[in-house]
Amino acid sequence: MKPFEILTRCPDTKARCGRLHTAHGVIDTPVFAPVGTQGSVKTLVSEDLEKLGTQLILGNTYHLYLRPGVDILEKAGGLHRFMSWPGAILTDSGGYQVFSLEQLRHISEEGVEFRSHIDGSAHFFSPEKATEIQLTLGSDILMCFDECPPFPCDEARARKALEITSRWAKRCQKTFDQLADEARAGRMLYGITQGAIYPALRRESTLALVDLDFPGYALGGLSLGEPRAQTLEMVERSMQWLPDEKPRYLMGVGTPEDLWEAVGLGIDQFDCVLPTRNGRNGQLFTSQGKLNIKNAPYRDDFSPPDPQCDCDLCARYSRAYLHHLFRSGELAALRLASLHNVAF
RNA sequence: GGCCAGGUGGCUGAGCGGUCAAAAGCAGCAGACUGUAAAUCUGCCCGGGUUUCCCGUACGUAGGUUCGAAUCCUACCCUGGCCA
Repeated sequence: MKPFEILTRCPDTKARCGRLHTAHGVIDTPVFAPVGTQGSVKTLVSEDLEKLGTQLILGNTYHLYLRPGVDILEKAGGLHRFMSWPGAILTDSGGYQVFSLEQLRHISEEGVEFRSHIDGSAHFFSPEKATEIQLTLGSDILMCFDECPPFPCDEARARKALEITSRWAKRCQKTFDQLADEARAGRMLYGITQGAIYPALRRESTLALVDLDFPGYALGGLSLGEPRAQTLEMVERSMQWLPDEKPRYLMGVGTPEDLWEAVGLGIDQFDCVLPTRNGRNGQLFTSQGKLNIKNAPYRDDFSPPDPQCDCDLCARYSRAYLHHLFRSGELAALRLASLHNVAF
């Protein structure tokens, strides 16, 4: 059976509904994966996610490698068992940390030298190592180790990043392919395209990766601060070069509006920290747009956070109550807001 | 009643002759957050204005010294401590 099947297509847009088969269940696409960097979707536990109908979560190679460490996760029997999560897991390779921990790393052809953000110790990530770690974690969808360049980024720099990402993709694939069929069963390694906001570079990157024939493709290096219209333009253009029958994953997106737009352009998969991070910071996604629950007007607003939402928060608690929990620093506020945003 | 210590912006609390509309924290009012070094960060926060600057008020009250006072002096009021 093919790991990805498309069931229906929208007659008016490029949107499609499909099914992605993994070793940990079937995922209905389009799918949004909440981010659980360190083996936890912040403030939530696995049973919360199950209850929300979450089918896929994201874990992070760099963070889990540093803490608790690959040895512990191996002893635990993998990340799924460690965190008691029966659903599918996608792991980011650490490529995003090449961007976010720019001050703490050095890139070479061989890989990336990181200085731990926890204790300053040195750690070398090669494409091979990033792939091996992801295999040990028991990831269902592995990501190639890539260089995610910052925004803004000039064309020369973007080209360099894209080229090294392509070379590393080959090495990741080789490492993955050397595994026994049994070990690979139900697992997939996705390629990640780069090219920043330069259409010609995105094309070049995409074609190079398509040539390697990955089971799925991610669009990387976007949503780093560039204007939203530009992000969507890159997505739209990328679609013409990606094989229609493979899943397409837009990394790091995004807001409810972004998801809506990108699905219409043909994206099948997303992940983003926004629902949980913004939730912890007091911003709710609602059918009426964003709502900063800490704002004064909600002090005596006893209506549900989003009247059109049926999540545990909205079904039972008022804006005034959540406002109060945030104002008084109660931890339940973080959890309820995260719960709502992921549900939304 | 006496002797000490002290009274600073909504609160706590620096400042102790000019560079002070007055540090810092809290509270308050907003904004941001996009493959998580984030329960974080940013801006505003005496009044008014033509708002990288100007004007007016202001460091318990009332006087005084000084070119200049939140800062020094006097009296008074209040708070805390000790002694009677």
